[in-house]
Amino acid sequence: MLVNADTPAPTKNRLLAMLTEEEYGRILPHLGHVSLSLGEVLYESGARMEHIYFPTDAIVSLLYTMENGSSAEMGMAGREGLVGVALFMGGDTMPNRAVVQSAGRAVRMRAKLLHEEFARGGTFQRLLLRYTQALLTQMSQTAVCNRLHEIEQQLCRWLLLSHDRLDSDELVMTQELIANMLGVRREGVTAAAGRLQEQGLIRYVRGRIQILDRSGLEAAVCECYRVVKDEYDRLLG
Amino acid sequence: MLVNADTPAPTKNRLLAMLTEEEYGRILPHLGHVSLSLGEVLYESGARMEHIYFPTDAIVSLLYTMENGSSAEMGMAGREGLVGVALFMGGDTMPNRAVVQSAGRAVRMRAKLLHEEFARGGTFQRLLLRYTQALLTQMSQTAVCNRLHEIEQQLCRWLLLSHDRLDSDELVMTQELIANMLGVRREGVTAAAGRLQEQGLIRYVRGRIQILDRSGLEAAVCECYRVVKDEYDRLLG
DNA sequence: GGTCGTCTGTGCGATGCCTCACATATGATA
DNA sequence: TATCATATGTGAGGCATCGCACAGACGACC
Repeated sequence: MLVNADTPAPTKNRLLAMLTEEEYGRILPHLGHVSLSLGEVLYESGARMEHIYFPTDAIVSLLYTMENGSSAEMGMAGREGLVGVALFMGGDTMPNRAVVQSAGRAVRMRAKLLHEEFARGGTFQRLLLRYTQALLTQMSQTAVCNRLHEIEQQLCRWLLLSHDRLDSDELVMTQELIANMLGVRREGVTAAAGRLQEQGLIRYVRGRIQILDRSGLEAAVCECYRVVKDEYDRLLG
Repeated sequence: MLVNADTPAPTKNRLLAMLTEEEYGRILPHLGHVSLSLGEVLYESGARMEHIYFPTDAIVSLLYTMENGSSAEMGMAGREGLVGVALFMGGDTMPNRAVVQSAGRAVRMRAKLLHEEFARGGTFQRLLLRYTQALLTQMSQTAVCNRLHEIEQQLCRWLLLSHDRLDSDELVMTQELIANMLGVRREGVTAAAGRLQEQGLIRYVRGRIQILDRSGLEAAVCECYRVVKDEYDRLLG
């Protein structure tokens, strides 16, 4: 993690952008800019968290890793949200890891200051809680989707959720890593991605996936994507 | 739903029991006792909620029903928690249903009063947020479990989670309903339950399941049960 | 006690994903 | 340009679960 990255762009984090001027002004001096690289771990399962992270163009996955080493993603957070809900929800830790899924930047804030600001109970608290509710929906819908839908649909969901959190149409991500996120075999992703490519929806080469036809993906995805997207828009729009 | 059920037992809801005397005294006059019957729907997906429910011996499942009619449970709440987190998280509604999975009692509180009490920010707020974090873990672990584990293990998890929320060793629940909760076929539950019965862990006849060997079930379940249980204990113990 | 609805058991073929093994393609680096 | 690590493609066989169809079994109610 590169701290105080050289060009601290204007805050593109959507949550921070919704704060009142007064609140934003109060916390701004305490925000540290960091650069997050692919695969970097922000939190280990059960580890005490020092900072809450507000990504600006990075994407972070929340993953659970089983005792036998297999893993699955339960949610992701990007510029629309934050990483570290446990810090204001009161538990301080969570039984999962936060791993950078797409390299980029974030701003972060010390736990102590977060507590103080949260306790004031203004827009800041309100936004954080609404975001947490959105995350709750994302996780619960992931549960349903994992149970009832096929890899190809889930891959579409995952691509769309990631695309929503990026400015670019290109995702830097190997099929192996996507497989770890979805909790399936790499070959399963290869097959599903191959079918999507045949349909002209995406194109990929060695760790780079291009979204060619977004509306086509939206037509191929299961309803789970829409449910989550709508809930984010409703709660944080 | 039977309102003001005749024998309003002393509060066995664990969350309410953890309030300070002052707080409990303040909200007590506003708690309504209700009797919930099997299959009753407390909230429809997306519907505005009037009350928050604190079960005392009922169990309520949070279910998502797909457009095609299939369904899956994303979490359950009993005497250790509450139903209606959206009321204090700020979203007011959620895209899932709350269905009574085991008949029993609950106390409930009007949304307006809940907001007032939550805004005071004392133990009440703290407990509600910690509970929500526990629920978050339950849902995310359900996502992982749905992805990576087999029906038999998931049935064990479901039986143990239910048993934890009951005083009795008997669950009143047909295999058909369990299948809807787990999001699998009824035959799949029949097969898994048959194997558990062969091992002497449970016994069932026509909609009644007896837990015979709880520690045996705990040995057969996947790690997901323990993760969720430990997190509930840590956050609300 | 008989009838009927509901709950549970079982069999069969189809399917989606898995495990394992290996072939091929790409891009970075020497 | 040659080499090599890494990413992707493919195939064979197995297993869990699905969908469907129907048989048996229990218990409530006439």
